[in-house]
Amino acid sequence: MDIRKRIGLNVQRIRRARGWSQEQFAFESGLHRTYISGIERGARNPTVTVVKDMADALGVTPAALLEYETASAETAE
Amino acid sequence: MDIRKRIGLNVQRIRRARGWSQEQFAFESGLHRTYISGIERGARNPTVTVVKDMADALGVTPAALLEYETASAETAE
DNA sequence: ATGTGACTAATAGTCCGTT
DNA sequence: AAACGGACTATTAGTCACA
Repeated sequence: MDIRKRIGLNVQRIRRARGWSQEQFAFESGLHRTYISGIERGARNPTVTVVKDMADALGVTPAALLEYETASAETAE
Repeated sequence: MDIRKRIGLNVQRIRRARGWSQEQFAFESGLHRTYISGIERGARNPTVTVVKDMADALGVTPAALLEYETASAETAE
């Protein structure tokens, strides 16, 4: 599991738990809508300041976005 | 506490716990010596893949490098 | 409401040094 | 052993038009 994909999954899971669309989350985090899209798909390799911005908007710690307990499947590493 | 400084402190603490110099750590992680220096000083804004590389070399999770429990002082946020 | 390719400005990351 | 600087290339940040 690539760390970019892991972050993408974590962001998407928490964003959906907030009931937000990517556009709403983009507004909350101050990032661009298409950039969020790229992150959730694991297509981007964000810097830690971007991780911090997203974590702040989602109300979680930056570390939480890097963790691997998606509760569900985490077979491959 | 800026997230870059937090990472720098975490990296430095764990690296020293391993008994490694910056040069040794640079070799182990495959990153450049001067770059490690900049990261530990909080002067750099690494990408998540670099965080992963450092975490792997140090034998910790990437999330561990972003956490704020340095056990000691963590007054300012 | 989201995925994607392409694009420019900024900066990540390397390599040469000196202190 | 480590901080720091300058210059350099590769890659990211951030945005857009469009599917």
